[in-house]
Amino acid sequence: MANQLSLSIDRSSPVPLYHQVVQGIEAAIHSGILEPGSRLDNEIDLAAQLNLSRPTMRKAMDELVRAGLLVRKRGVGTQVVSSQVRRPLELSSLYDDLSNNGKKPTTEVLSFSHVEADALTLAALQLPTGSKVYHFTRLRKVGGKPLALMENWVRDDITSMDEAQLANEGLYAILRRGGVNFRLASQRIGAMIANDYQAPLLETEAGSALVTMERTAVDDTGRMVETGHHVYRADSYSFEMTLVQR
Amino acid sequence: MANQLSLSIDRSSPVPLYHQVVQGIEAAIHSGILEPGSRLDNEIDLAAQLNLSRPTMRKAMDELVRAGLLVRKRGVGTQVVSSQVRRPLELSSLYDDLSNNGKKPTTEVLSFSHVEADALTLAALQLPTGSKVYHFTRLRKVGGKPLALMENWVRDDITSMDEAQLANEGLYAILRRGGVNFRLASQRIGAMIANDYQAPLLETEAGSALVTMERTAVDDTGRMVETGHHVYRADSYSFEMTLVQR
DNA sequence: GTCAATAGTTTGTCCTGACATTAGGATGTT
DNA sequence: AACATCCTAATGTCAGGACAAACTATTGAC
Repeated sequence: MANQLSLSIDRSSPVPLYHQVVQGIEAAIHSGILEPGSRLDNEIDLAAQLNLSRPTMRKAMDELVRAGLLVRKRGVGTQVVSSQVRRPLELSSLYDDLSNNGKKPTTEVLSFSHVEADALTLAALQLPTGSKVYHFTRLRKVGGKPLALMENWVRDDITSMDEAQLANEGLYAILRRGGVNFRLASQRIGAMIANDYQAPLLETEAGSALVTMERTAVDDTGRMVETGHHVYRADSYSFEMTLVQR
Repeated sequence: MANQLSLSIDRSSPVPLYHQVVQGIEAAIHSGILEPGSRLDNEIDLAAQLNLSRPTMRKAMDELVRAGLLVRKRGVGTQVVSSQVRRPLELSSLYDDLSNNGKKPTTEVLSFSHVEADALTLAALQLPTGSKVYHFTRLRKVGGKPLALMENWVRDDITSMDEAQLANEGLYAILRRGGVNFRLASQRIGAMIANDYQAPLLETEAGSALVTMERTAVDDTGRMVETGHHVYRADSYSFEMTLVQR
C-alpha cells in the first residue's frame, strides 16, 4: 500500500500539474517501479503527498485510465494494469512512426500534379465544385526495402507544396508547418492482393498480400485537409492499437 | 450564437448529470439541430442555462471533444465539427457489430477443447505453467456467406463454456455473463493470403486476400481474459476507426 | 494608413468542500 | 459454522470560486 512514488512536481513549470503527474506515473510504470497489478495509494493520500488537490490528482488518473495504464474500482482502489499492452494508436503518420523507431525512411515521388479535384475527392474533402487539389503518389522505403505505396489528395488553400519537399520529409510535417493542427482522422483498414502495377514497385510478386488503408484527416477548424489511399506490404507492416472501454 | 439547445436535465435520474449533457448534445448534433461548424455558447452560459456548475459542463464537453464531436479553442469558443466522421472504434465484438447493424450472424463451431495451454498462449494470457484454457475455432457467416474464421484461447477460471453456447451467441456475451467487465484490448491488424485450409471454409480461392486480426482482451481487474487470431474475407470486411489527437 | 499596445472574451488550470455509491471485510446472530 | 447486517474505505459526482493564458478586436500612436 505504501507506494511512495517519488514524483517531483514543479509548480513553476509551464507544464500543467496534472500532466506532470501523468508523466511521472507513466515513467514509474515503464521503468518497473510500479509493478503490474500493484495497488496505488488512494486519491486523497496521493494528492496530499504531492501537495495537490484531489481534482488535479483525479484528472491525472483519468488520463492514465483512459490510456489503459491504470484500472479503478469504486470502493476498492486503483491498480496498475499489465504494462504489456501498448499505447493507443496515435494520430501520426507513417513517416513519424518510422522516424520515432530510429528508422530512416526515404520517399520517392512517383507522380505529382496540381489539378481540379474529381467528384470522389470533392466529396471526401467536402470541397466546392471546381476546387483544385494536390494529387501525388509516393513510394516509401526503409533500409532500401519498399514498404508502402501511397496516393494522396490534399486541398491547396493551406500551403503550397512541391515534389522536392515531399521527397525530403513527411506529408504531415509539411502540413503542420503550414499551420495545420490535426484533430482527428477516420480511417479504414483492409486487405487486397497486389496487382501488376503495385507488385514491381513494392518489389514483391503480383498476388501477394497487401494491407490497405484509406484515411481522411480533419484539422482543428473542422476542415478536411487530406485524404489518401495507401497500401503496405503485409509481411512488413501491420497496425497495432489498444482499444479502451469507456 | 444564441444556440438554445433545449436539453432537459433530470436531477432525480441515476444517470450522472454530465452524461445527460453528453447524450443531449450528441443527439442534437446527430439530429441536425446543432449544425457542423456552428458555435456553442460559452461554458459559463451553458452551465447557467442548464443550472449546472461549470466543472460539470466542462466534463461533458471534455468527453465530446475526446469523441471528436466538438472542438475547443481558448479565447475563441467551442464548435461542432463535421458530423461526417464516425464514432471511435469501440471495444466490441464482431458478433455485436453485426447484430447492431441488423444482420443475423450464425456461428459454426469447428473444434472445441479444454486443454493445457501451450507456451505461446501462456505468455499471451500471462498464465502460470500448467494452466488449462478453452481452445476453439469458429466460422462465422452472415446471410449464409462465410465472413470470418476465428481461433480463440480463453482462460478457464472465469466461467465454463461449451460448444452449444458458442454456437448460439458471441464469445463476449458469454464472458460478460460470466462476470467479466472488459476494459481494454490490444490488437494488431494485417493481411495475408488465404491458404488451403482457410480458402474452402471461407468459400473463396486459395490466394485471395484476407484481413488478419490478433487480439488480447483485458478485464477490469487486469486479467488477460482472451486471446484470438481471426481472419476475415477482405472483400466483405474492413476495420473502420476514428483517431483523435490528444 | 499601418502597426503596436490594450482591453475583453473564452477556455485552461487549480483549489476547497461536500455528499453519494459501491465493494469488501467485520460483526453479530441464528 | 453459515448467513445476513452493518461499517469502513475508496472512488464517483457535483458545486462554486479564483486566477492564468490565449485569441480577437478595438483603440491608439506614429
